[in-house]
Amino acid sequence: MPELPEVEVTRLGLKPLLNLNVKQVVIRNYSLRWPINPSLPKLLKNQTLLDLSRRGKYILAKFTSGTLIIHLGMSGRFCIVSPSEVLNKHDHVDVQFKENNLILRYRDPRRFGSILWTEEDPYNHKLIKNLGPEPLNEEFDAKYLFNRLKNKQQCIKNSIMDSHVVVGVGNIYASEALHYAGIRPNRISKKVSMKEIGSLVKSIKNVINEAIKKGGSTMSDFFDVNGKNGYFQNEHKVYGRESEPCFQCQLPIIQLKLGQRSSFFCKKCQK
DNA sequence: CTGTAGACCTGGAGGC
DNA sequence: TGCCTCCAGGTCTACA
Repeated sequence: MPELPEVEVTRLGLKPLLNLNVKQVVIRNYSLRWPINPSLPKLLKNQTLLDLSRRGKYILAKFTSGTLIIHLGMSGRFCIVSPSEVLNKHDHVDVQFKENNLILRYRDPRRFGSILWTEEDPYNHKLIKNLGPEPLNEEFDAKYLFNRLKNKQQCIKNSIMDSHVVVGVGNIYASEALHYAGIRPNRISKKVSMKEIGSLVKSIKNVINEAIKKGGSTMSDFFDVNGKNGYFQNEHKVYGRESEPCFQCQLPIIQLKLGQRSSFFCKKCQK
């Protein structure tokens, strides 16, 4: 489900919970990508939610004595609900707050997501510390990406989806950014010119910024914490549009598999 | 070191 | 209806 824009939309939606205190935590299923710490209900009780930040596709929820490192995987989502809300089969975790009795509810049918507790600096956590730069930061520029890719034999789409190269670019936005930049997804990374890399960096920043503004992409099951869907799927130029006409040149969009993932491009507009 | 297939899961869509 | 196959927003781990 979620690439960087969807995670950011989720994070922003959780902000009303800042500075509230945890009344109780209920865990119905501990087996996510990694098992949830069995002591989490005890650990979180009475703690205050002090900060919500994001690193790549991870949400970092800082509490009084530690941090939850949260990843939504493919199908994870949060919603803020009242105690009377009917439970879904895949509602695995509830965090209820004292001040308003509202529940932060985590649902994840495929359970590829994770909710990890750490009392150390989360930026030193093994899942976080080796991540590449944020795509919206200045340090992610043409020079950086060109240097990073100049010896890479793998195709450009797989390279920009590698979180050690740059975080947050998933399968949708990789295809979209490459289309805007006019680069075919199966080009060998080291053969992409400096000029093209410059255009790609701009495209990645633009597509991610625009997607955040539109509330993310709702393919089937992404909704923000209030249950509202995103609109960016309506702006997709190539993703999911196999054999439909390219908006630029009318030729049918081509689909191919790269690294076991579907990729979409226009053979006329992308070289 | 680099690159790729497999693994982890459930549910929805489409074919028969 | 039911059963089967394929596909889906991610990414760690093992292996060549």
